[in-house]
Amino acid sequence: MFKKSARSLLSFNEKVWELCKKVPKGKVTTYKEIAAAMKTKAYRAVGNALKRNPYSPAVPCHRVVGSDGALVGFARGLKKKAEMLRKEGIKIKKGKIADFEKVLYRF
DNA sequence: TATTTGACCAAGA
DNA sequence: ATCTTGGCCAAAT
Repeated sequence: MFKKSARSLLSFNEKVWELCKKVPKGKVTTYKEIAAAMKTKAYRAVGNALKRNPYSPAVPCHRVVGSDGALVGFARGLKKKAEMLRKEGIKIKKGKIADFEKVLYRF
């Protein structure tokens, strides 16, 4: 058997990025959902990971929003994030996702 | 190794 | 509805 490594080869952050890439265009996800998908409650750490986002263009981090569908935090500015999402077919209303439930992607 | 930091969240005033 | 507080977890320093 293998050693006592019950821990995945991927770092927590890497998992986050992988999940982000899974989100299809035209859909969004939340920090909480990502954390839940990883069987953890570290939604905060998720945000931290995305903030660093070493793979800036490779990972569509703009598709990740707050649990309320609010556009929380974006390194390039929330304004930009809103436009990018709108471009993908997601409607933004007053800094929040319109029809949040509809565009929310679940793993 | 210990402390600080966050792109969060839910509940309270 | 807005603001504050406490809790939560992993990564970075």
